[in-house]
Amino acid sequence: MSSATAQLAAMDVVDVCANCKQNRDCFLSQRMPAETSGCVGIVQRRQALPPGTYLFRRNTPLRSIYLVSAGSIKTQRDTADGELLVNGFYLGGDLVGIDAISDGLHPCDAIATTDSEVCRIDFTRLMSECARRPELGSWVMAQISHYAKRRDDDLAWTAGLHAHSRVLRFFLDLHDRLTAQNDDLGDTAQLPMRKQDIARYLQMTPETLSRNLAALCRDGLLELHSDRFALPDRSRARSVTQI
Amino acid sequence: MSSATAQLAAMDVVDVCANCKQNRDCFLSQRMPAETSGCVGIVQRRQALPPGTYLFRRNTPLRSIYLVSAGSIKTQRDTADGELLVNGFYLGGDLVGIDAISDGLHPCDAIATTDSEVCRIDFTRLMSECARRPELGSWVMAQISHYAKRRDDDLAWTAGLHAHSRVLRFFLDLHDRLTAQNDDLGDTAQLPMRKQDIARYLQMTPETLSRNLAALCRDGLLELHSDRFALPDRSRARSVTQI
DNA sequence: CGCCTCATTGATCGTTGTCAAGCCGGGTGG
DNA sequence: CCACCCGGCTTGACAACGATCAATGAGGCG
Repeated sequence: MSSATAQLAAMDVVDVCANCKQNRDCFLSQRMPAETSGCVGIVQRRQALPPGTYLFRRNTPLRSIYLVSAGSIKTQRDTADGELLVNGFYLGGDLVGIDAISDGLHPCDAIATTDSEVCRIDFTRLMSECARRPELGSWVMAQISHYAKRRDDDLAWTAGLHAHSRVLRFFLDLHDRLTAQNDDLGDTAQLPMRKQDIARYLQMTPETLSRNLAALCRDGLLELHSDRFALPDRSRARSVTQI
Repeated sequence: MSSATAQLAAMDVVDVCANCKQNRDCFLSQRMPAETSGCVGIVQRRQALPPGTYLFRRNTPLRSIYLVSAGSIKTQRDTADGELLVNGFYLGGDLVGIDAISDGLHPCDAIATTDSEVCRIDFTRLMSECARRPELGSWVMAQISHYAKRRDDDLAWTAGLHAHSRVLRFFLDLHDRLTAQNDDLGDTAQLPMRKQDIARYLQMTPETLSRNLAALCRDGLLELHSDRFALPDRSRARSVTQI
């Protein structure tokens, strides 16, 4: 690579990150500030993904993890009875693929549910970077632990709640996460995934989801128009979900 | 500490580990082989815990993680509707407390469900040791990721299965884990926790668990006498749980 | 326009939760 | 030693939530 090309690459990185919605809270720009040129090889920034694009597939070796910068990624796997189960939705700022670290194989597919953008991080080089910089290593540890904790929390509030509350809770959580990444969100937000995926995430049939959505709209706790939604009465919604 | 006392401590560690059932696969003796004397301060080995003993409580700061060397530890928290939920059972070789790493607070109680034994690992010192030794750091990372993966797997096979299959699957899994840590297990094994805890783990009422246990015994898939159990027909059991 | 997938709505059935009563074993105190 | 109690466990009757089956509507795309 000529020095002119290297220079160009470094410029690209700066440019690409400057336009990124995440750049204020982005761990890449925070944790690797001075070494932008050195990170060109580790991080491939802001790949555009049309909906339906596979980021990786089940049972393939872990080569990269991904930081979502826009849109939404779902991870899915099979249940014991052969149905699809959506493991989680990853929004801006979330790290996709860390569930593969323990055995080096991705346990699930990762698929964009809407027009999305990710930064790809070479895992091997990230690990060697962690070996050199302990604070980066503990940051990755905290990320993985955070992922585990999120799974635990999901399971705890899913348990025992009826479908009605689970659905409402999903929308409250989604709204919180969307506003966290994009503070100038209006009163309505766009649903970045299909209802089928939500049903598979909440572990209920599409029929049950549909019925409960209708009920929530009737009760004035939720508004749904095509692919946009709003939560007119957040406080009442939270009391219903018992938080 | 006088050199005589240090010598004694080192002797104690060796002695205590030599008698441990885990010592062949123990990560402490494997990963910290040459530095036994240096590890005396980090690891407090083989504390005995009578049933009901709290290892730590919810919302307390993370000071130590624990490696189970005998018995069984349950972790529990509250569901959204205020009921108890058993998060998991930790048997010999399992690491308890890693779900607290992300925010430094234990999200759940950890309680011995039977006579147990743990090695206590000072978390701060473990982290600084990880900073010095990257391969230890990546080992801890893999442990956390493994924990996350196990949670994912739990959720995936819990999803969609009826109580009947979930119960059977629990006993298959339990038997596998018990034999893994103690290869000379007879044809029956001891249940290291109460049925109430199993019900709270499998997210069903004690009544449902009891009914399904009775059904499994009637079908010849499970044998239960007081606190011992056996799986007479593993292959049929596996086919029923669709593995 | 026809095809296809997703989404909705209705009718019915089954598993599980709920409420209630009774059983068993261990521990305590008279 | 026995009576008593208490928590854990079991069993039964019933109701309810959600799954299943089925039909229809809505939107995207060739």
